[in-house]
Amino acid sequence: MNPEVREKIDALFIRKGLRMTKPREIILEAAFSEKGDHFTAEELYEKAKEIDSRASLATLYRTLTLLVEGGLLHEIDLGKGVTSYDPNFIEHPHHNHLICMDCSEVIEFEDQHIAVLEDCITKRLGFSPTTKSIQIKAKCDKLRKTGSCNNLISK
Amino acid sequence: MNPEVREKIDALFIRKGLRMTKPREIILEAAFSEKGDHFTAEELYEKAKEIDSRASLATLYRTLTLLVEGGLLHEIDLGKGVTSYDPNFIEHPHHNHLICMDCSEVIEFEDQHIAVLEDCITKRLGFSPTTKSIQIKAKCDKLRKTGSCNNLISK
DNA sequence: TTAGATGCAAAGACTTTGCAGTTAA
DNA sequence: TTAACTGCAAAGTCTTTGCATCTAA
Repeated sequence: MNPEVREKIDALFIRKGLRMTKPREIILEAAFSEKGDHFTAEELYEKAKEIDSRASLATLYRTLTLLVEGGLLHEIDLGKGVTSYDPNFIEHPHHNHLICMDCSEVIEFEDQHIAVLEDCITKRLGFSPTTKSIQIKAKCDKLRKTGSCNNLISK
Repeated sequence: MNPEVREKIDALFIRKGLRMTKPREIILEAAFSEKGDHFTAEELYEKAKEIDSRASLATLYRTLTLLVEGGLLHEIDLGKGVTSYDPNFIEHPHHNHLICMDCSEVIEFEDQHIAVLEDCITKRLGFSPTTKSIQIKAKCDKLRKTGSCNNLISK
C-alpha cells in the first residue's frame, strides 16, 4: 500500500476515533493494494478472503460505508448494475472514467481544460462545484482496425 | 406528450414488433408527460397509479427495460441510491446534470465546448465515444447569499 | 388465432441491521 | 474497563421471473 494512502487512512481513523482492527486491516489491504483496481463489494470480499478467509460481508459493508463517508473511496457506476468502488481518488482526486463497451476495460483520465469548463458552467448556473464526474462509454478503435484489443478478439 | 416523443415511441414499437397495450399506454403517459421530470421506478409507479389505479409494478419494470433498451429512456444516477430514469434525452440528446447538494434539485445543461473536448480526449485514448455523461454535484450560491434557494431556507 | 403481454406472488440479488459476544485502547 | 467492533442470521429494499390467464393484431 502506498504510504500517502496509509497516512490518509490513519488520519481518518484518528479524526473519527475509529479502532484499527484485524478485519478492517484486511479490508483496507484488499481495497488499497498497489494495483488500484475498481471493485464491487463482492469482488472486494473475494480479495479479502484471499488475505484472510475469516472475512465477513457485514463488516466489509460497514467498512465500505466508513471509507466512502471519509472520502477515501468513491462510489462509481461502471454500468454493471451494482455499485463499484474507486480507491484512486486519494492519489488522483480529479480523474474521470472511460469505459470500453467492447471489453469493459475502464480507463482513467484527467483533463485540466474540461475541469475549468465544468467550473465555468457551474458558476454560470449559480452554483459552486463540489464533485464533478465524467463518464464516457466508448468503443475501441484498435479492435476495429486490427481485430483485437486488450481483452477481446473480434469474431 | 410531445409529438416528437410520440413518434419515437411508435417507431420503437413498430421496429421491435411490440404491442401497444393499455398498461403500456399508462406507463408511457406517466413517463413522458410534458413536465419531463426524472423519476425512479417507484415514483413512476405512483404517477401511473394516479392515471389508472390498476397499474402493476412487474409490467412497469418490464416496460422500463424496453424503453431503456430502445434508447427512449436513460438510466441515470442522481445519488439517491436507486436508479433514476431520464425521459429528456429524446428532445435533448446531449444534456448533462448538475445536482444541488442543498435542495437536491437537478438542473440539465448542455455545452458544445465540453462535448468537443470529450470527443478529443476519447480519440486521443484510442476510442470512439458512444455515450458521454457529466454529473456535477454543487452547492447553491443563492442559498449562501440570500438564505434561500428553490426548496430550502437556510437555518 | 396465437404470439406476445399481463398480474400475481414467489424468488433473487444486494445491502442493512439487531444482538450477543469480542476486543482495542 | 468499556465503548467500539464483529459475525451471524434475519430482515429490508429493489428488481426479476415463472406461470396461468388475457388480448392486440
